[in-house]
Amino acid sequence: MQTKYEEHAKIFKAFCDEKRLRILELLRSGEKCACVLLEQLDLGQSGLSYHMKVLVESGIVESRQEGKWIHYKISENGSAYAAALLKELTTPNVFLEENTCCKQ
Amino acid sequence: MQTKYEEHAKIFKAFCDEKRLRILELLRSGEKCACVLLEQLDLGQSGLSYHMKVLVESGIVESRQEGKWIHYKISENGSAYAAALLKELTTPNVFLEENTCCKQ
DNA sequence: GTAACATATCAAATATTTTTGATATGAGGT
DNA sequence: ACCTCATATCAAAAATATTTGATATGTTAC
Repeated sequence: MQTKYEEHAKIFKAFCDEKRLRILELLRSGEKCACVLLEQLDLGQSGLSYHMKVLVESGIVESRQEGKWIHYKISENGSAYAAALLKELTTPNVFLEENTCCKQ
Repeated sequence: MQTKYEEHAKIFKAFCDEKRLRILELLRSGEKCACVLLEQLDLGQSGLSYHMKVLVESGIVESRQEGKWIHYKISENGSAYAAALLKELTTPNVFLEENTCCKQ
C-alpha cells in the first residue's frame, strides 16, 4: 500500500541519479540489450540489474525478453506521464491562501 | 566542477523524495513562510531546513528573506526548465544504432 | 540430461542521505 | 548593549540506497 507521494517519488527516481541518467542517455538512441549497456557503462552486472530495476519500476523504461537476452527502451507512455506529472506538481492551484504568519 | 549528469540529477532531487513532494504540494497554493511549512509538516526545524536547501538548490523552489522570515515559492522558470529537460532526456535521438549483439 | 550463457536475486559491506539536537548566525526590539 | 525569535549549520547517529561478489534462475544448445 503506497501513498501517492511514494508512487510519485518512484517515478522521478529514474532521473535523480547520475548513473541512471547515463543509462537513459544510452537508451535515447534506441532499444538496447543489457549486454550492450554492460559494455558501455562503468557498472558490474549486478549493479546494472539493480539500476535497471529502478528504471523499469519508475515506468520510464520498459523491458522485453528475447531468449536469454533482455532489451530495454525508454517508454513513451511512461515518459509522457512523468512529464505531465511534473507539470502538475509545479503548477499553482487556483485557491489562494492568505498569509497569516510572520507578524512583526 | 559538476558533470552534466550531476547537475541534472540535482534538479530531479526535488521530486524523488516523499517529504519534498509534500512540501511542493503545500507550495502549490502559493508562497509560504518556513514557519507555516514547519506547522503543516511532520518535520523538525533542522529537517525542514535540510529539505528546503535541496529544493532551492534544485531550482524548483525560490526563497526570499523578509526580516527574520524566509518565504519559499515554486519557481516558474526552474519548473519550466525541469519540464523541458525531462522531455529532452526521454526523447529519442535521430541517430539509429544497429543492434550488433545477442547472436544466437 | 548436462553445460554455457544472460541476468535476477541475495546478503553483507559500503556509501550516501536523512534525521536529530545542539549551536551559530542574523533580524528586530528595547 | 542585551534579549528574543527565525532559521541555517554542524556533527554524530540513524536510515536508506548502492555496490559487490556469490548464488539462483531461466534460456538455449547439444
